[in-house]
Amino acid sequence: MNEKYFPTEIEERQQQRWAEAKVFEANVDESRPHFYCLEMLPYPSGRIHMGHVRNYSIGDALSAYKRMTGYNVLHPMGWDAFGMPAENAAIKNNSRPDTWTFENINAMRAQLQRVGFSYDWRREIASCTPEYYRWNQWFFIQMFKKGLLYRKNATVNWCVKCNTSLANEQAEGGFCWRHEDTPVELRELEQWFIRVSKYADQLLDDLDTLEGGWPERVLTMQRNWIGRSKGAEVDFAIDNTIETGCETHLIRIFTTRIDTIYGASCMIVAPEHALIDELIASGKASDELKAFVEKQRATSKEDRIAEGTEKEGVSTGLFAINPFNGKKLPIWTANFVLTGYGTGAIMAVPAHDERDFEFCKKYDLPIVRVIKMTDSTEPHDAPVEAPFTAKDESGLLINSGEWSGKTVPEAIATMTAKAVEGGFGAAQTNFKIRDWGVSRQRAWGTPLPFIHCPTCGIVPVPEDQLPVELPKDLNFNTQGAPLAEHAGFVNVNCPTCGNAARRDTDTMDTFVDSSWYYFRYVDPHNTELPFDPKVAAYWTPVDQYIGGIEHAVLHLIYTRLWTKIQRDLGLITFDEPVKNLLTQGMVCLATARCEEHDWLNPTEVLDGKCKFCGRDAKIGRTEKMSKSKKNTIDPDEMINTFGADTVRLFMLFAAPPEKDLEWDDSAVEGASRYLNRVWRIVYKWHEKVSGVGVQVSEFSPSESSDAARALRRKTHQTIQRISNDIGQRMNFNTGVAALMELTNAIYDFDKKVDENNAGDMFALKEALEALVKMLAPYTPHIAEELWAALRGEGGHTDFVVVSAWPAFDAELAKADELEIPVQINGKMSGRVIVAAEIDDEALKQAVFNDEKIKAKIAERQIVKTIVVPKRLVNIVVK
RNA sequence: GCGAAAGUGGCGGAAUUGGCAGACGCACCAGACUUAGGAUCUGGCGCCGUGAGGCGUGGGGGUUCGAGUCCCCCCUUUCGCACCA
Repeated sequence: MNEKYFPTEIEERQQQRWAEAKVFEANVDESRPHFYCLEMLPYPSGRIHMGHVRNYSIGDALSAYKRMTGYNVLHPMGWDAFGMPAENAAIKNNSRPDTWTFENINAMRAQLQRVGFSYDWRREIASCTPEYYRWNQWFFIQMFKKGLLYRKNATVNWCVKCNTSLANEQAEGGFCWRHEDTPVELRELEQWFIRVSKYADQLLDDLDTLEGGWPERVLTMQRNWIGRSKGAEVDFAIDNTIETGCETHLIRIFTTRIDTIYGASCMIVAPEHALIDELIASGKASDELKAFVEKQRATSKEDRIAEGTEKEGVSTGLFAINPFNGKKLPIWTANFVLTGYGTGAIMAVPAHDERDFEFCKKYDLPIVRVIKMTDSTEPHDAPVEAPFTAKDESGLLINSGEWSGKTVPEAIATMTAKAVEGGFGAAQTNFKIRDWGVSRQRAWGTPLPFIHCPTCGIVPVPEDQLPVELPKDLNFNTQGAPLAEHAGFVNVNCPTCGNAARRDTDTMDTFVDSSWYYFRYVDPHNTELPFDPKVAAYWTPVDQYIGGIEHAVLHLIYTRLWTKIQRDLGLITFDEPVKNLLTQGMVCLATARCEEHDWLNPTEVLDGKCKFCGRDAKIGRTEKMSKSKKNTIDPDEMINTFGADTVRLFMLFAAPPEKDLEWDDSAVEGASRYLNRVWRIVYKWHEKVSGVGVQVSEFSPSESSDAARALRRKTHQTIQRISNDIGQRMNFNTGVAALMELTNAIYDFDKKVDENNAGDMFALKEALEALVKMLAPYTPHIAEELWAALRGEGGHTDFVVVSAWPAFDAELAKADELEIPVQINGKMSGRVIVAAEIDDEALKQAVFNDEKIKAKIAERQIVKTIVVPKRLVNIVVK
């Protein structure tokens, strides 16, 4: 063992030892409990960043702890390797996306290996390889056969920068998810869709089974996104279609509040509604209406409903008949009623809906109260000051004919039944979530395995011809889709009739790749199926998934969907892929900016000045490290300076995993200082304790010195604490604090130790070994090195990273005396020292015998005494 | 606007069930060792006060023998949703 700690040297050595001994390779072993620890796979952008290091340090610490506590741990890594940047790089460098991608993968793999993560690299996958993406194609064919995949003409979100269509989820708020400054355009295209609607109920309902294992806010975001609303569709007859020459005689609305139908003041249809088209075509539309509709149609959905936009509308001149009370209601069109949700038409009930209230007030439409609060004594015709919208038992129907007096839920049920009976309505559930548009007009993605035949229509590529490989010689310097312009790819004979046909030239959304990648890890070289169901049954579902909150909706909803599809294909038997989800916080740093040179990297700021021009660098707020603001720290540089162990230790110590973490150079130095401190004390003792071959049982605590007993107590208390911190709570930061305390205790003991006392030496050996073992999840390299030293030089056959976690002995952890705080009237008034095994009565006696306490109570009258066993005494006095 | 989470020393954070607030670390201060230290070691370090003592977990109220923790009101920050009928 070297006297000095040289991190990079030992890190290289230990990484090599682990690789040679294949210590992180995991195989199915029915005799052992298994644990699947998964971290979100990175996009191979070229270099790993601190966010990756944090994410993977958390997963690695958990994996190591699980391994050491007896689990067979699956801990794999791979690459989300399809996507636009590779195509852009290919254009820029006039090369190929696969070249760029694999260079990046190689560089990033080397970086990850340098951090020393315990991955089973045999299982590595890259989604851009035909071995992987053929199974995307296989899934699509199965889904096509089951009717889960279909084509339709649809208005899609189009990003001009990506030059492709986007899924609904990728165009939230009207902007491209990759280009936040680029509004999406709407284009009409024929596209492939996955029938999410068939799973919408399950996707929502199964979220309940994830309670406790997933962060509540992720569940909320998903519930929001799926957006189920149960209600009814109701047909209103149109009264005066004859005069206007319209063909349509019914207007169908969607409502969640059929119980308020007696309070409807008007009908409102979206400006895109077919009725409007018809009315305009008939020539009976007013100029005002035509102008309004034209204006609205030229306005995007986002702008129409943007914050602060006032509700606007125009009457169509048509009237509808309320099927419940025969009332004639004017039909309007308005900006806030949207096409694409429900039926694109509503009944407006101003007394019981905020939006309708605002609208009807503005246009002087009648406001009739039809629900009152159960205990309200207000007259039924009192003016409505604000809409009453509660949908529960707190509401009773009024002014509603035969339904008056029913509670809201009763009325919803019975009035829906009435509509069904009368043939003018039905219960209906709507979802905000849409079918998943998976077609992309890009070239660096999985080709869709379908052939368009003029005779046979759409024909799936026969499974024995998979994969449909991407050509290597695509031309990316084109405005169109590169695949469509590659004749060798496009032209093909129809598998059914043999005539000339065309391949589908779209590729799949890359979220397909990440929807099932972790199933592939369990059986990554299978050539018959995506994975062997028997192997998957052993490893999956994932026990712990760790990644960023940014995937709360997109990736995590797609992968839940994919799991249900795989279940229905018979590959797996469970409903949810991930039992526990940890969303780790971001790695942040203050930004710095120069008037002249814009954003500055921390290495470009010297003494608060821009290093290029010497102007003051303006320090901005702390935010997520990002390339654009240059507030990044390069993991490689940090590893060069401090070693990987220090970087990992800092990341796990500085904040609990789910919170944001601010990079702090001084605190990193502190982590490094701590490891040096551990190194020094192990160095000092390693030779002497490696010779101590004594069994625990040979020392009864009573024979040991007080100092040895105290050290052993601290050792075992630490084992208990850290097992709970890592194993139960995943609070790695408090675990580090516990290890630092143990280290401090060892240093204290070091001052008092009697080298000739076997008990002392045993306690020291035990403490050092436990410390080194418990460091292994955090800082595996130094732990491994110190472990070897403690075991005696030359005996390098075992590995601390797969050794048994130190055993906890409750007897040894127990204190033999306690310091009990004493309160008088709830205020701290002193402490008494008592034996650990004291009962309440004896504790009380000890307190009342204490001179200080006696003096404080003095003449006062004791009302009562509260004894919290072995923790605290509170004396209440008058 | 709606919903969620959070607010604790100069800083990051700890306090697992209502029971010693500030563990552990960073920064800082003093000292030791040193040619030197940005190494290491020792000690100090919530605020006010010379002191005894008092105050203290965003603010205000409450429950309790006892509240950072539970309840009510308010403020601030962050995140998510935002005319979805």
